[in-house]
Amino acid sequence: MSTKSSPRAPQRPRTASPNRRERATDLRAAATAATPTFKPIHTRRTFEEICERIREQLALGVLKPGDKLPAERELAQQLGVSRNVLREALRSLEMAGVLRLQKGVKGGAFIQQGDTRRMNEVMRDMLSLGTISVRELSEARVHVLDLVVQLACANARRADLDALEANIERTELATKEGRLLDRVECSREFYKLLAASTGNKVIAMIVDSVTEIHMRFVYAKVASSGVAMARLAEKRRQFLAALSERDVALASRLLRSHLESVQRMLEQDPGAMSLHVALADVQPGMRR
Amino acid sequence: MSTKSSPRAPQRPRTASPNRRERATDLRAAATAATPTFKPIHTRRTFEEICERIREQLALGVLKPGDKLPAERELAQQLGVSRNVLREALRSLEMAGVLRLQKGVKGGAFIQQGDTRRMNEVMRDMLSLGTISVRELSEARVHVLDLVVQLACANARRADLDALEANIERTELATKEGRLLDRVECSREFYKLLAASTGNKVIAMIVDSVTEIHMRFVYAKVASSGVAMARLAEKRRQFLAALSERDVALASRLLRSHLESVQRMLEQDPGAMSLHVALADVQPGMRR
DNA sequence: TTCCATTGAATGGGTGATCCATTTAATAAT
DNA sequence: ATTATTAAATGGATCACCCATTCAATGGAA
Repeated sequence: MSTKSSPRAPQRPRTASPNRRERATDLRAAATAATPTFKPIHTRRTFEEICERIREQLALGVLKPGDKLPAERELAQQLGVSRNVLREALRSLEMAGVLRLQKGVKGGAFIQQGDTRRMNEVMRDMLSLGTISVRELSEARVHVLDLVVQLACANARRADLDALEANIERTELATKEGRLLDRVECSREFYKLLAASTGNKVIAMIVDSVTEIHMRFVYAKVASSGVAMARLAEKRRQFLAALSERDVALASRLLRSHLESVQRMLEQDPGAMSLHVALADVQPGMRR
Repeated sequence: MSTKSSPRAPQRPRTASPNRRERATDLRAAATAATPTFKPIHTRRTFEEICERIREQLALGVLKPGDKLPAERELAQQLGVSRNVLREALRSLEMAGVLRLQKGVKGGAFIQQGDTRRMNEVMRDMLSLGTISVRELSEARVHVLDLVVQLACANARRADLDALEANIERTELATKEGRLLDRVECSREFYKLLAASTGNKVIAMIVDSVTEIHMRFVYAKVASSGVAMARLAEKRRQFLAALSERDVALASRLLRSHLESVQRMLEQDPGAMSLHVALADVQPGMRR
């Protein structure tokens, strides 16, 4: 990949022999050449260009989930970049949930079905960085869940209601056996099922992301203090009954009241409710 | 960084001299050593470990926006990894909006204030990958905007209303001068301002992300067919008046009716409304 | 003194060669 | 037929460079 002769790689014929630096930048040659007076504030870097090109192919429908990109060595050569910088791009896309990299012969970079959990990470980062506050997140959650109840009442199907019913049974069992943290896990799942019952994956994704963070706080609280929401399964059953009856007003009222009591639980002894404790590490079932 | 003596780097003393491979993996040594029977499905890779560690420092509050990480060469040495793999991690974090990499002496990796636009990219990818549909996105937008109206009526401050007023004036000007695409840009800004007036950045972030996608479709439609929503500024003024009066019912009704007419506009000649056209490339003001 | 050009070091951006570990298909041995 | 063995392809990681940009320090000119 250089004008200097490589000791091992066979000398590939080239129509022109641009130097290394020039080839590295010619991905963006046209763009920079078109701006004679003003140079861009922030020079476009190679890996950004690569990411964008792959995303472009995706948006264009040329690349679809399940497709495989050429092998790193080959794709790097096609793009005229080093393998290292190509890997930076692939890594970024992998973190974005767009690709999955798989080793071995018959391995490669495969376009994935979108990973909706990615939004969780966005929320987590925003919270870590102080861009959003816990208060804003809680408030948003209450409002969005209110919306979810409306949509769930309108759209929930039998299978959704059954799944919620099964979840409540697991919650009861965990309660009886005193597995408090498992019960938190059940709660997380409950909201996930509820969100799914709206039939709208965008809404569901949003709800899941705020719920995931919220549950970290609940988990941390329960783990540290051992408190437990009283009559949880019972309240859930009442709510599910209202949902089954498509009674938006009642379901909405029940959920809101429950959310408020949870909030009170979290806010007592506020010193213990550290952002850092809740976010610090991954908890069971909350991977990523 | 190797047991083989480097020709230039001074030989650093080591208590043990593990080979290169071992050092590369010892970040996760404890984890793998603790599972004698079952090996993990998906071996943890170095860059993932690095990303997680940095995020951990972030969640712990050890790293805050504005802080600078050690230089690549030094940090790589501290972590016992190669500079290349460290860069893969930094790249991923940069794409995630957590870091900003800056060249030159006094440059480095700086922790950023969170970039809320990141959620836009998530939405865009989900749409590209077919994980969510345009219908779901539109539906979610209607519902979420309904929520926004409620919150805006409750929380909008004078400055928010003034900003909306100024935006409407720009819209009028663009209309008079026939700058249709600029008017689309005004619309995008309008919803952004409206979302901000809720006073909740989580809600605002969500609204912005769905609006950004929606506006790509509007942009593509206007650019291709030259159609223009009639009496746009006028409708906006009516809405703003209702908002100023804190009249949730009226504001909500006005907005919903407007959204429906926009939807009708988009859906006429559905063949032209290609997902690919709308998502394919970056448009003015819609960077990222 | 003040101002501006020069220089040099630090830093991110990028390259190419090389090795390791994993996976899988082809092949050989049983 | 079944089971080891082998070989090739691929991602994972490293090393040693080089380039381009930035900025503080330096030093000479006004």
